[in-house]
Amino acid sequence: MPRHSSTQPTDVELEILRTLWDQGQATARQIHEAISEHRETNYSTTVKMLAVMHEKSLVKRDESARPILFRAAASQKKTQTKLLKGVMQKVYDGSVGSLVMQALSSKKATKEELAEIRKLIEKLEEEQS
Amino acid sequence: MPRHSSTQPTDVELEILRTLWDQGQATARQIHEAISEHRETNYSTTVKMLAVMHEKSLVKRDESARPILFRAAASQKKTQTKLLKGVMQKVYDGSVGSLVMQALSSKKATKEELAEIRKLIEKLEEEQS
DNA sequence: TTGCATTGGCGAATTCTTTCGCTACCATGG
DNA sequence: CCATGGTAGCGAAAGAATTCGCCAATGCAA
Repeated sequence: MPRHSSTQPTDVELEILRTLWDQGQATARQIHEAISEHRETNYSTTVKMLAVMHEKSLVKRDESARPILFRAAASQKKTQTKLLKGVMQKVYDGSVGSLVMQALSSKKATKEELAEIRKLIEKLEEEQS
Repeated sequence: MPRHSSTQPTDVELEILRTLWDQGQATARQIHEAISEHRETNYSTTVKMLAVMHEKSLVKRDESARPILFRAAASQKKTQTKLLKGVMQKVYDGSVGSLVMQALSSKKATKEELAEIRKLIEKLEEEQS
Protein backbone atom coordinates (compact mmCIF):
# COMPACT_ATOMS: atom_id res chain seq x y z
CA MET A 1 0.00 0.00 0.00
CA PRO A 2 1.55 3.28 -1.08
CA ARG A 3 2.56 5.80 1.50
CA HIS A 4 2.20 9.50 0.91
CA SER A 5 5.45 10.61 -0.66
CA SER A 6 6.40 13.98 0.69
CA THR A 7 9.49 15.65 -0.65
CA GLN A 8 10.69 16.43 2.83
CA PRO A 9 14.35 15.63 3.22
CA THR A 10 15.18 12.89 5.69
CA ASP A 11 17.80 13.31 8.38
CA VAL A 12 20.76 12.16 6.36
CA GLU A 13 19.60 14.16 3.40
CA LEU A 14 19.36 17.18 5.60
CA GLU A 15 22.95 16.80 6.66
CA ILE A 16 24.01 16.79 3.06
CA LEU A 17 21.89 19.81 2.32
CA ARG A 18 23.44 21.67 5.20
CA THR A 19 26.86 21.12 3.72
CA LEU A 20 25.67 22.42 0.41
CA TRP A 21 24.05 25.49 1.89
CA ASP A 22 27.26 26.12 3.72
CA GLN A 23 29.56 25.74 0.80
CA GLY A 24 27.29 26.80 -2.01
CA GLN A 25 28.43 23.87 -4.07
CA ALA A 26 30.63 20.86 -3.53
CA THR A 27 31.89 17.61 -5.01
CA ALA A 28 30.77 14.28 -3.65
CA ARG A 29 34.12 13.95 -1.99
CA GLN A 30 33.86 17.29 -0.24
CA ILE A 31 30.38 16.56 0.95
CA HIS A 32 31.51 13.23 2.22
CA GLU A 33 34.40 14.73 4.15
CA ALA A 34 32.08 17.28 5.70
CA ILE A 35 29.45 14.87 6.94
CA SER A 36 32.02 12.30 8.00
CA GLU A 37 32.80 14.56 10.89
CA HIS A 38 29.41 13.89 12.43
CA ARG A 39 28.37 10.60 10.99
CA GLU A 40 30.44 7.52 10.40
CA THR A 41 29.74 6.67 6.83
CA ASN A 42 31.14 5.41 3.60
CA TYR A 43 31.95 7.35 0.48
CA SER A 44 29.76 5.03 -1.58
CA THR A 45 26.87 5.80 0.67
CA THR A 46 27.27 9.50 0.21
CA VAL A 47 27.38 9.14 -3.55
CA LYS A 48 24.27 7.00 -3.45
CA MET A 49 22.47 9.47 -1.27
CA LEU A 50 23.29 12.18 -3.76
CA ALA A 51 21.83 10.07 -6.53
CA VAL A 52 18.67 9.49 -4.53
CA MET A 53 18.43 13.15 -3.71
CA HIS A 54 18.85 14.04 -7.33
CA GLU A 55 15.93 11.81 -8.24
CA LYS A 56 13.88 13.55 -5.59
CA SER A 57 15.04 16.87 -6.98
CA LEU A 58 16.58 17.89 -3.72
CA VAL A 59 19.92 18.63 -5.37
CA LYS A 60 21.09 19.78 -8.77
CA ARG A 61 24.13 18.42 -10.55
CA ASP A 62 26.58 20.32 -12.66
CA GLU A 63 27.86 17.59 -14.93
CA SER A 64 29.95 19.87 -17.05
CA ALA A 65 32.31 20.15 -14.11
CA ARG A 66 34.73 17.40 -13.31
CA PRO A 67 34.33 16.09 -10.73
CA ILE A 68 30.61 16.74 -10.75
CA LEU A 69 29.42 19.60 -8.60
CA PHE A 70 26.28 19.51 -6.49
CA ARG A 71 24.10 22.30 -5.17
CA ALA A 72 20.94 22.38 -3.12
CA ALA A 73 17.82 22.70 -5.22
CA ALA A 74 15.93 24.78 -2.69
CA SER A 75 17.15 27.53 -0.43
CA GLN A 76 17.92 26.85 3.18
CA LYS A 77 15.20 29.16 4.33
CA LYS A 78 12.54 27.60 2.19
CA THR A 79 13.46 24.13 3.34
CA GLN A 80 13.65 25.12 6.97
CA THR A 81 10.28 26.78 6.81
CA LYS A 82 8.71 23.77 5.21
CA LEU A 83 10.13 21.45 7.84
CA LEU A 84 9.14 23.76 10.63
CA LYS A 85 5.59 24.01 9.38
CA GLY A 86 5.45 20.26 9.28
CA VAL A 87 6.40 20.03 12.91
CA MET A 88 4.08 22.84 13.84
CA GLN A 89 1.25 20.92 12.25
CA LYS A 90 2.10 17.44 13.44
CA VAL A 91 3.33 18.24 16.92
CA TYR A 92 1.56 21.46 17.84
CA ASP A 93 -1.60 21.08 15.86
CA GLY A 94 -0.68 24.12 13.80
CA SER A 95 -0.27 26.51 16.69
CA VAL A 96 2.65 28.92 16.28
CA GLY A 97 2.08 30.16 19.77
CA SER A 98 2.58 26.85 21.52
CA LEU A 99 5.58 26.04 19.43
CA VAL A 100 7.29 29.33 20.11
CA MET A 101 6.45 29.27 23.79
CA GLN A 102 7.92 25.84 24.20
CA ALA A 103 10.96 26.66 22.15
CA LEU A 104 11.71 29.64 24.30
CA SER A 105 11.11 27.72 27.49
CA SER A 106 13.12 24.71 26.56
CA LYS A 107 16.46 26.27 25.79
CA LYS A 108 17.84 29.60 26.72
CA ALA A 109 18.39 32.19 24.06
CA THR A 110 21.09 34.81 24.12
CA LYS A 111 20.39 38.39 25.02
CA GLU A 112 20.68 39.38 21.39
CA GLU A 113 18.27 36.74 20.21
CA LEU A 114 15.71 37.77 22.76
CA ALA A 115 16.00 41.39 21.74
CA GLU A 116 15.60 40.50 18.11
CA ILE A 117 12.57 38.39 18.78
CA ARG A 118 11.00 41.07 20.89
CA LYS A 119 11.48 43.54 18.11
CA LEU A 120 9.75 41.21 15.69
CA ILE A 121 6.91 40.66 18.11
CA GLU A 122 6.40 44.34 18.49
CA LYS A 123 6.34 44.81 14.79
CA LEU A 124 3.80 42.04 14.38
CA GLU A 125 1.63 43.44 17.11
CA GLU A 126 1.66 46.79 15.45
CA GLU A 127 0.71 45.37 12.09
CA GLN A 128 -2.15 43.57 13.64
CA SER A 129 -3.86 46.46 15.35
CA MET B 1 24.53 -2.08 9.79
CA PRO B 2 22.51 -0.89 12.77
CA ARG B 3 20.90 2.50 12.71
CA HIS B 4 20.87 4.69 15.78
CA SER B 5 17.65 3.82 17.58
CA SER B 6 16.08 6.97 18.88
CA THR B 7 12.85 6.66 20.75
CA GLN B 8 11.30 9.49 18.80
CA PRO B 9 7.78 8.62 17.75
CA THR B 10 7.15 8.42 14.02
CA ASP B 11 4.31 10.26 12.37
CA VAL B 12 1.71 7.57 12.76
CA GLU B 13 2.80 6.93 16.29
CA LEU B 14 2.42 10.59 17.01
CA GLU B 15 -1.15 10.54 15.82
CA ILE B 16 -1.90 7.76 18.22
CA LEU B 17 -0.18 9.58 21.04
CA ARG B 18 -2.21 12.67 20.34
CA THR B 19 -5.39 10.70 20.77
CA LEU B 20 -4.15 9.34 24.05
CA TRP B 21 -3.10 12.74 25.35
CA ASP B 22 -6.52 13.98 24.40
CA GLN B 23 -8.51 11.25 26.00
CA GLY B 24 -6.18 10.29 28.80
CA GLN B 25 -6.72 6.65 28.04
CA ALA B 26 -8.49 4.66 25.40
CA THR B 27 -9.13 1.22 23.99
CA ALA B 28 -7.66 0.13 20.70
CA ARG B 29 -11.07 0.59 19.16
CA GLN B 30 -11.42 4.14 20.40
CA ILE B 31 -7.98 5.05 19.21
CA HIS B 32 -8.73 3.55 15.87
CA GLU B 33 -11.94 5.51 15.49
CA ALA B 34 -10.14 8.70 16.39
CA ILE B 35 -7.32 8.39 13.90
CA SER B 36 -9.59 7.02 11.20
CA GLU B 37 -10.90 10.52 10.82
CA HIS B 38 -7.59 11.69 9.42
CA ARG B 39 -5.99 8.60 8.06
CA GLU B 40 -7.53 5.77 6.16
CA THR B 41 -6.43 2.74 8.01
CA ASN B 42 -7.36 -0.66 9.25
CA TYR B 43 -8.18 -1.74 12.77
CA SER B 44 -5.52 -4.44 12.62
CA THR B 45 -2.95 -1.84 11.76
CA THR B 46 -3.84 0.25 14.75
CA VAL B 47 -3.60 -2.71 17.06
CA LYS B 48 -0.23 -3.60 15.60
CA MET B 49 1.03 -0.07 15.98
CA LEU B 50 0.03 -0.17 19.60
CA ALA B 51 2.00 -3.36 20.04
CA VAL B 52 5.04 -1.82 18.41
CA MET B 53 4.68 1.29 20.50
CA HIS B 54 4.43 -0.81 23.61
CA GLU B 55 7.70 -2.50 22.76
CA LYS B 56 9.25 0.90 22.31
CA SER B 57 7.74 1.97 25.62
CA LEU B 58 5.81 4.75 24.04
CA VAL B 59 2.55 3.54 25.55
CA LYS B 60 1.50 1.66 28.67
CA ARG B 61 -1.15 -1.04 28.76
CA ASP B 62 -3.65 -1.67 31.47
CA GLU B 63 -4.35 -5.35 31.00
CA SER B 64 -6.56 -5.66 34.00
CA ALA B 65 -9.16 -3.74 32.07
CA ARG B 66 -11.27 -5.38 29.41
CA PRO B 67 -10.88 -4.31 26.70
CA ILE B 68 -7.28 -3.32 27.36
CA LEU B 69 -6.67 0.35 28.03
CA PHE B 70 -3.75 2.31 26.66
CA ARG B 71 -2.13 5.47 27.88
CA ALA B 72 0.81 7.51 26.68
CA ALA B 73 4.01 6.68 28.52
CA ALA B 74 5.35 10.22 28.39
CA SER B 75 3.54 13.51 28.77
CA GLN B 76 2.62 15.55 25.78
CA LYS B 77 4.87 18.36 26.84
CA LYS B 78 7.88 16.16 27.32
CA THR B 79 7.41 14.55 23.96
CA GLN B 80 6.82 17.82 22.20
CA THR B 81 9.90 19.33 23.73
CA LYS B 82 12.01 16.39 22.72
CA LEU B 83 10.79 16.55 19.15
CA LEU B 84 11.21 20.28 19.01
CA LYS B 85 14.74 20.08 20.29
CA GLY B 86 15.49 17.53 17.63
CA VAL B 87 14.31 19.88 14.93
CA MET B 88 16.12 22.78 16.51
CA GLN B 89 19.29 20.77 16.37
CA LYS B 90 18.91 19.20 12.97
CA VAL B 91 17.36 22.08 11.12
CA TYR B 92 18.55 25.16 12.96
CA ASP B 93 21.85 23.94 14.24
CA GLY B 94 20.62 24.32 17.79
CA SER B 95 19.67 27.96 17.56
CA VAL B 96 16.45 28.81 19.39
CA GLY B 97 16.60 32.28 17.97
CA SER B 98 16.50 31.28 14.33
CA LEU B 99 13.79 28.76 14.96
CA VAL B 100 11.56 31.19 16.78
CA MET B 101 12.14 33.97 14.29
CA GLN B 102 11.18 31.75 11.41
CA ALA B 103 8.20 30.33 13.21
CA LEU B 104 6.86 33.79 13.86
CA SER B 105 7.54 34.93 10.33
CA SER B 106 6.06 31.93 8.61
CA LYS B 107 2.61 31.91 10.09
CA LYS B 108 0.68 34.60 11.82
CA ALA B 109 -0.08 34.30 15.47
CA THR B 110 -3.14 35.67 17.17
CA LYS B 111 -3.06 38.81 19.22
CA GLU B 112 -3.25 36.76 22.38
CA GLU B 113 -0.40 34.53 21.40
CA LEU B 114 1.80 37.46 20.60
CA ALA B 115 1.04 39.07 23.93
CA GLU B 116 1.81 35.90 25.76
CA ILE B 117 5.07 35.43 23.96
CA ARG B 118 6.08 39.01 24.59
CA LYS B 119 5.42 38.53 28.26
CA LEU B 120 7.63 35.48 28.30
CA ILE B 121 10.36 37.30 26.44
CA GLU B 122 10.28 40.12 28.91
CA LYS B 123 10.52 37.72 31.77
CA LEU B 124 13.46 35.95 30.19
CA GLU B 125 15.22 39.22 29.51
CA GLU B 126 14.77 40.22 33.08
CA GLU B 127 16.14 36.95 34.39
CA GLN B 128 19.15 37.32 32.23
CA SER B 129 20.28 40.74 33.31
C1' DT C 1 50.60 4.88 -23.48
C1' DT C 2 50.19 2.51 -19.28
C1' DG C 3 49.08 2.25 -14.67
C1' DC C 4 46.97 3.95 -10.64
C1' DA C 5 44.00 6.52 -7.78
C1' DT C 6 39.78 8.78 -7.76
C1' DT C 7 35.09 9.28 -9.14
C1' DG C 8 30.53 7.71 -10.43
C1' DG C 9 26.88 4.34 -10.68
C1' DC C 10 24.27 0.02 -9.97
C1' DG C 11 22.05 -3.31 -7.53
C1' DA C 12 21.48 -5.98 -3.59
C1' DA C 13 21.04 -6.23 1.43
C1' DT C 14 19.58 -4.21 5.92
C1' DT C 15 16.87 -1.84 9.00
C1' DC C 16 12.73 0.38 10.21
C1' DT C 17 7.91 1.54 9.55
C1' DT C 18 3.43 0.48 8.21
C1' DT C 19 0.05 -2.53 6.47
C1' DC C 20 -3.18 -6.36 6.84
C1' DG C 21 -4.84 -11.34 6.50
C1' DC C 22 -5.79 -14.89 9.39
C1' DT C 23 -6.47 -17.21 13.66
C1' DA C 24 -7.62 -17.56 18.43
C1' DC C 25 -9.92 -15.79 22.23
C1' DC C 26 -13.40 -13.97 24.78
C1' DA C 27 -18.00 -12.52 26.61
C1' DT C 28 -22.86 -12.50 25.92
C1' DG C 29 -27.46 -13.10 24.39
C1' DG C 30 -30.41 -16.58 22.87
C1' DC D 1 -24.44 -24.71 25.60
C1' DC D 2 -23.02 -22.41 21.39
C1' DA D 3 -23.29 -19.02 17.71
C1' DT D 4 -21.85 -14.31 17.11
C1' DG D 5 -19.40 -10.14 17.18
C1' DG D 6 -15.81 -7.68 18.98
C1' DT D 7 -10.76 -7.92 20.70
C1' DA D 8 -5.92 -9.42 20.67
C1' DG D 9 -1.83 -11.27 18.54
C1' DC D 10 1.22 -13.13 15.01
C1' DG D 11 3.70 -13.25 10.99
C1' DA D 12 4.41 -12.08 6.42
C1' DA D 13 4.98 -8.50 3.13
C1' DA D 14 5.22 -3.93 1.19
C1' DG D 15 7.49 0.62 1.39
C1' DA D 16 11.00 3.69 2.59
C1' DA D 17 15.65 5.00 4.06
C1' DT D 18 20.31 3.77 4.33
C1' DT D 19 24.28 1.03 3.62
C1' DC D 20 28.02 -0.76 0.85
C1' DG D 21 30.51 -4.06 -2.39
C1' DC D 22 31.90 -4.13 -6.81
C1' DC D 23 32.86 -2.57 -11.34
C1' DA D 24 33.34 0.95 -15.01
C1' DA D 25 34.83 5.38 -16.42
C1' DT D 26 37.89 9.08 -15.99
C1' DG D 27 41.94 11.71 -15.60
C1' DC D 28 46.59 12.47 -14.15
C1' DA D 29 51.56 11.23 -13.66
C1' DA D 30 55.40 8.83 -15.02
